[in-house]
This record gives sequence, structure tokens and C-alpha cells, in this order.
Amino acid sequence: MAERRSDATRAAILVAARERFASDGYERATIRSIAADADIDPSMVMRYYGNKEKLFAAAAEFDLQLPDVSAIRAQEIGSVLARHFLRRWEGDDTLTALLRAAATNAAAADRMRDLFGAQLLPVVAAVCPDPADAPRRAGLVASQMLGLALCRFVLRLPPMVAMPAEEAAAWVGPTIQRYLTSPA
Amino acid sequence: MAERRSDATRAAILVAARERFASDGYERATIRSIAADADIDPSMVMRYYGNKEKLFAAAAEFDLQLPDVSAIRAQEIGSVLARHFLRRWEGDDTLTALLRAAATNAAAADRMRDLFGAQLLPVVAAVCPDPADAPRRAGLVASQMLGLALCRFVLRLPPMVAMPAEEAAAWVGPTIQRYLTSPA
DNA sequence: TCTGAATGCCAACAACTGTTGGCATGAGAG
DNA sequence: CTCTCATGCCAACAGTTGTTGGCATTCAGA
Repeated sequence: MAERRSDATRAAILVAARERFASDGYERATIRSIAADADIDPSMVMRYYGNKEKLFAAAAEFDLQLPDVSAIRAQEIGSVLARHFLRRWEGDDTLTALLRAAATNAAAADRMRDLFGAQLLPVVAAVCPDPADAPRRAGLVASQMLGLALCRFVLRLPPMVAMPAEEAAAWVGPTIQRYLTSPA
Repeated sequence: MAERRSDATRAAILVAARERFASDGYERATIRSIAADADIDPSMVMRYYGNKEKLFAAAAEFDLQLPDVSAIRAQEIGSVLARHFLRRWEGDDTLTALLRAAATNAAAADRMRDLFGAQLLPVVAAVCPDPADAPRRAGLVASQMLGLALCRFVLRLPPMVAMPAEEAAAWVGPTIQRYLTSPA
């Protein structure tokens, strides 16, 4: 398939959509505001993405790119994962968009649960002592990492915004480590 | 001031508002739906609370009722606080309403930061070794507790919903303890 | 019993939402 | 050049939102 002339427009819409969803959440991010950011007519958004729900689905496509844990020393997995999450979060609006939207939109919450089950869970299962514990352990890891992201990027609690990523990872790393590998 | 006949109506509106804000978030919780839940005309909501923003402010009034930490043994503060948070969250829609709304509404996020600064911070300052660390330590505590609430009550991650409160507190307690009192 | 205020409902408003259809414009193939 | 189709914009739609003013009813105090 040759490159179409509209591909640039499609991409611009996606970028604007991610920014709006990230800063405003699902309902307050309007098709009109997204289109305005992309310097485009609102009807183009509809033509290229069908409707708002599908636009969000396209904008919220995300790969955590979790590292191969078998290549990491067992004792360091917690801090490696903490650092990885923070970096992934800071470099891309998509996760913040997903988190903000998931608080009020059912489809976004679904997507979040999918991401949890399809990407985080397998990694946890590969690391933790008893695979039967994996869902609970993964849930705990998610609660700490999502809570950190919530305070830092969504609620913007001043001390968590000011804290350098390296320091945050240093605090949270041992927590993740314990949730992953602590006996019981 | 004598009890007015409208006090029951005012209270019913507040209850319905909390439920709606908790389950739908700020923008999807409409005045009309709240009024319908309270079996009342939407215009009454306006008369008694002025506008939607003030209604939310009234519905999101909340006291964490944090215990007096000086009466608790230093080593147990983490698990006591974890249990307290979970119980407080489960018995009242207000915190879920506040959390859901804070993800997309600026006033709600403000309220959340207030609650953090006015109620959690002093307790942390009274416990942690160096008072200068209090904001950061309190921020970390918030990130874990809010993350837990997010996964359990908002995103409804299956393993976190299924986990008994006592088990969740047992996992999270040591984390809180470390954020509060660990050196460095 | 009469009066005035409190309480409640109805109807409507302007603004905004997602969404749609039709019409212009441009480029590229023949 | 001509024809065609993808790309883009404009105008409008139906529905929902927060919000308002007016009218009925009910209660409390004289």
C-alpha cells in the first residue's frame, strides 16, 4: 500500500488526540478541540476514525516495552522495573491519557485492565516464586506504579512532581521488589 | 437555627451526588441524573447548592479521621494506617468520588491536594525522623494508598477487587512503614 | 383564618456535544 | 486537457448539558 497524502493528517490527529486525552480526560477532550489542535476540520476526525470511541482506542494503543526479565539479576528487578515505568511514562502522553480517561470511561478502564493482563502479568509470572500468586503480585505492582503516576502526572502533588525520577525509582524500587519476590 | 423542612431534601441530594460522582466522575454525573436519584427536580439542586461546582465541593467534603499516631507503637504505624485507609474508603463513597473526579476536574484535584496537605502531611511529619522529609514521605504514602484505591475501586483490577482488605493491608503496611520511617 | 415565605415543579434558554451530508478543491492517471 | 477520486471545509442536525424564571403548593406565624 502506497503512502497516502492523508497519512500526515491522520498522524496529526492522533498526536493532538493523545495530548487532549492526557490533559483533559475522555469527556472533556472534544472532537472539536482535538481537530483545532491539529488544524483540521472536526469532520475529518470522524472520516478517518469513525467516532470518538474508536479515536480513543487508536490513541490509547500502547506497548509498555517491558524488558526481558530473564536477563536481569533477580535482586535488581524491582528497581529496573520502577525506572523503566517512570521513563516510559515521561516520554509519552499515551499512558497519562489512558490513566486519566480510565477514571471515568469504561472502555478506557477495560483497556487498562487489558494492558495489565497482557503485558505486566506475564512478566510478573516469570519472576515470582509461585505462579499462582502472579495475579495478586502483579496487582500490587500496578497499584504502586499507577499510584505513583497518578500523584506525579495527574494529581500533580507538589512533592511528587518535584522529586527527581531517579529518587522516586529508588524509593519505589524496593516496594516493587518485595511485591514480586517476597515469600508469602 | 431550627430544622428546616428542606434539610431532608438537601441531604438526599448530597447522598445522590456522592454516589453519582463516585460511579460516573465529575462530567458524566449530571445534575439531572443526581436529581432523578434523589426524586427531585433538577432546579432544586441549583437552588440549594448554587451550581454544579459548589455541589461537588459540598459532596466532596471529607475527613480522613486519621488516628492519633502518638498512641501507636512506632513499628505498627504502617499497618495501622493501611488498615485505616482501606476501612475509610470502603465505608464511604466520598473518597472514590473525589478520586474519580480529580482525574479530570481541576477543582477536584485541588481538593485532593488540600486533603493531602491538611490531613496526611501533619501525621507524617509527626512520625518521620526528619520533618524536612515529611512532604516527600507523605507523597510516597499517598502514591501507594491512592494507587491501591485506584486499582481496587476505580479501575477494578480483578485480583485487587478479590483480595480481602486484611490481606491488602498486610501487603501494603510494610511499604507505608518504610516510606514513613526508613532512614534516608 | 389570613398572610408571607419556603418549597417544589414545569418549561424554556443558550451553549455545547458527537455526528452527518453536501459541496468545493486539488492532484494524478488517462 | 479531461476525468476521477481522495482530501478538506461548511453548515446543519438532534440530543444533552448547566442554568434560569415563573407558577403552584404547602407550611408557619399572626
